[in-house]
Parts: sequence; C-alpha cells; structure tokens
Amino acid sequence: MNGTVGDSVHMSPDGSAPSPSQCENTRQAGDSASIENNLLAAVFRKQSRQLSGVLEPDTLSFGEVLYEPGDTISHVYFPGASLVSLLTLADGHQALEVGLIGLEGMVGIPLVLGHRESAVRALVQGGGSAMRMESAHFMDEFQLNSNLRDAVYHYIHTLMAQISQTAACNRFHVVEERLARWLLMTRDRVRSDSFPMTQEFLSTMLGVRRVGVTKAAGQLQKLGLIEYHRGNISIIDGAGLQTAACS
Amino acid sequence: MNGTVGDSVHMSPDGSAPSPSQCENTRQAGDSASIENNLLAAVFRKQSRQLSGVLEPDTLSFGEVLYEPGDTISHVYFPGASLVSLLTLADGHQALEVGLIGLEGMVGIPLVLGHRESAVRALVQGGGSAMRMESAHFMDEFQLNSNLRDAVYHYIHTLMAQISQTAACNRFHVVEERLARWLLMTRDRVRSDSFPMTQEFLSTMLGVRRVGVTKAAGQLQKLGLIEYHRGNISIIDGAGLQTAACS
DNA sequence: AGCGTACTGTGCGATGTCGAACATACCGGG
DNA sequence: CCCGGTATGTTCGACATCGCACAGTACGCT
Repeated sequence: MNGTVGDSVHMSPDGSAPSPSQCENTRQAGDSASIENNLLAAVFRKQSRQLSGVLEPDTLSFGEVLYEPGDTISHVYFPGASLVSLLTLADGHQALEVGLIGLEGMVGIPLVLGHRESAVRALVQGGGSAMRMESAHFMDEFQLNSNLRDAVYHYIHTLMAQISQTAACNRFHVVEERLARWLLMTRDRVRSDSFPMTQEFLSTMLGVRRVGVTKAAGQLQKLGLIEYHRGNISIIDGAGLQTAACS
Repeated sequence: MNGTVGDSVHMSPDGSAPSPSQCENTRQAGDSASIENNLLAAVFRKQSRQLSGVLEPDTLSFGEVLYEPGDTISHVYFPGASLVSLLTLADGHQALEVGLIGLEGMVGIPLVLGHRESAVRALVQGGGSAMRMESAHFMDEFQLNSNLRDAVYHYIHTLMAQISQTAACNRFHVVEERLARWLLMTRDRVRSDSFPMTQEFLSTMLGVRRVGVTKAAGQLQKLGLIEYHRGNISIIDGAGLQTAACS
C-alpha cells in the first residue's frame, strides 16, 4: 500500500513549522490509504492494488520547479494539500500565472495529449503533500483505466476554461480585483483561509510589480477583508472578498 | 500526403466577391472529396468512405457565432480557408480573444473532453470553407479512429499553449505589438497576406478600444508594414511585422 | 546583542490605455 | 446626385500601472 501520507500541513517557504493561523489540512486519523486528491479519489476509492508501488506519496516544497518549458515530464503529480502554479514565460518579461492546480487536478497534462514536454513552468506555490507517478507508469494506467481517462479529460476542459477566464481577468481588471480573485481561488484549493505567501510571489502570479501588490493588499487589509504579515496571508472576510473580486 | 488541397478563398464579410487583393480560398474544381483542414488531412488521405455523409462541407460566414458559452455543441468544425476565434466573455466588459483556429485545428474541443457545452464563444472571424460533422457522428468516429484521437489530443496541447501565450502577450505587450502579432497569426492560418478586417473587429480581438487599434494600425501603416482601407488589411512587409510583434 | 536578510511600504515622473465625444472619409442605394 | 450608414481619424482629461529608487520593519542567525 501506499503507506501513510504525511500530514498535509502547509509548509512555510522556509520549511519552518506552520503558524497556528495556518491551514491544517491533516487528514485526521483514519484510512491511511485514502487519497486526498479529488481527481484520483474520483477514480479510486482507495488506492487500488495495481497502483501500489507506482503511485507514491511525495512532499512538494515551496518554490520547487516541477518543470520548465521544454522539460521532459518525468512524473505526473496529484496535489493533496499542495498547490502548483502554471506560468508562461514571455521573452524579457516576468512570468505570469495562467493556471492554478490544487487537489482538484493534476500536473503533467501534456503527457495525456501526446506530448512529453511541458509548454509552461510548473511551480510549487504552496508546499505540502502530493502523490506522484512516473510518466511511463501513469501512461500505462491511463491506457487501461477508462475512468481515469474520463476524469483527466474532464479536468483538462476545466483547466482550459480557467486559463481563458484568467486571461480575460488579467486584461480587464485592476490589480485589487485580481488579487482578491486569486486569494479566493487559492483558498478553494488549499481549503484554508490562511497560507504563506509573500507579495513578491504574488506579483509574479498577477504579472504586476510588487509595489502594485503592496498597494492592493494594503487596501484589502484596510477594508478588513484580509490580514497579512511577513509572508502569511489570512482571509478574514471571504464574502467581502467575493464582492471585491472579479467574476 | 493529403489529397489536393484546393486554394482557399477568403470571402468578404458581406458575402460579396472577394476583392483582387483578397485571397481566393475557393476550392477550385478538382477533387470534391479533398480535405483542406490539416488536422483532418493528417488522418485521412482523402475523405474516407465511412465519413461520407457525416463529414459535410460547409461555408462559414463572417460574424457567425458557432457557439455561445453554455451552448450545446451540435457540430464540430474543421476550418479550411476559414478562421474561427475563441472569445471569453467577462462580465460587463467586452469580449477577448483567447484562441484562433484555422486549418490547423478544429472547433468543438470540449466534446472530446467529455463536455457537451462550450465554455467560450466561437466566432467566425474569417468566412470561408470548412468541414463539419454532427457531434454524435464525430464522437463515433473519434472512438473508432485512434489516429483521429491522437491528432485531436495533440492539437489540444497546441491550443492550450497558444492560449497561455496569448494571455501573457495581452498582459505585457502594448497594442501595436499585439496587433502585429495577431496579423501574423491570422496570415499563417488563412495563408494570405490580405484579408477583410475592420478596426472595430480587431478591437474586440485584442481587448482594447477601437481608437487604440486606429492608432496602432496607423503607426504600422506609416512604417510601411501594412496597408488597410475600409475593412481590408494587407500585410506588406511580413518580416518587418515580425520585428514589430512580440514573441 | 548585534547583524544581515527578507519582507513591506512610500514617493516620483513617465507612459499607455481608458471613456467619451466629435470630425472626416468612403461607399452604395434611392 | 444626394443621403445615410459604415469605417476611420482626432482630441481631451482621467487614471492605473510602470520603472526606479529608497526607507522602514520584522525575523533568524551567529
């Protein structure tokens, strides 16, 4: 069996213990073979026998780059408590987040579309638990398991819709709205109102200067919607954030 | 390779005869079963027997909307000389182009990902020839034909990469650069240096005001890279446009 | 305790785009 | 030949963001 998946605590970027205010995504006690990732869970109630040994627990750490554009995809990842951003790299400019993958999805989509290389950078934006599988093993399973195929293809559609929406959002909305939206999206994925995140990091996600994030975040804090302090952000008023966000 | 690919005619928006400067996308005489669309052509050398009757030639006209967001996908389309834009609709804002589909692709991707509804608007941006197939027939063929599956999945990856790139482009580049890029992308798909296109239309594609297009286009024309006149744009200096464009 | 580093905050002029209103040019139809 | 609609061009103030530089603040480490 897969053995115990470590507590899916959201690690701080520096690897220190999470602060009390942070999300404790720990699966409490119970089935050690349970699968946090929803996409996998929809396919296997428990980790199926034929996956033991090939589907392995892993801990992703903040800032880790899973793939760079052009890299061969050696493993696919199924985030549990972790969070992975997809970033495009435009020549001479900073990176820009186009997609956000949490426990609802998987990292390594190009594989199932017949490509061995990633077109984007996959960056661990929130450290934590995940499952991973070697590409070859995954593709074997993918060929055999029609439920898995259906789930993954279904997710690809969701991801494409998300990327498209993000594109429009980046074009039409001001930083403050986009920041609010991003925080809500992240909360939905890490299932916590609090998570480690610096303004510098946020500026890359939103494709703006850090100073722009400082102003927007300061405004949201003044409105009592969020609180933040040296690399940690907490959502105070989720409903209020909704109204401040776009779409 | 594929059968005879006919010349691709680009119809005027109003359906009138194309002006001399326009591309002549008419499939002239010849093999009526030839397939212009590259994606299809990669799968079938000629229109295969089992597809006759279900794969039907069609003419898309400028401005036609194939799907709105939420619409059920009744047919899939394989553009030949035509051009289809994928647009996201952000609440309260104008539409924004996220993807551009020509003879290298197909319209109706969500179907193969297990969704019957489109998440975006599919708008005919350049009228002309295309092939279409009823969704049910297409899915039947899709299940049977692994070559078709491979080709379509491969294309999905390309489309996702394109959407991601476009998102970054929309965020970081100025209108003039984006306009140049868009014209080049369009040229590659319609295989013509000249095509009907108003500034009003372009403003929707690029997500800016028409006035912004006027200024950018005027600048490109002053540089001798393009020429335009009442709904027609011609690329004069493709190489020059390349340098004026992004990525 | 002191130091260094990372994180957050402020100020400045420059610039690209917005929103709105208005002005000109072309083309086809009655 | 005039008229009307469509396409293109111009101007104006307003504003979000940029790029750059620098100041303040908390935390960890030695």
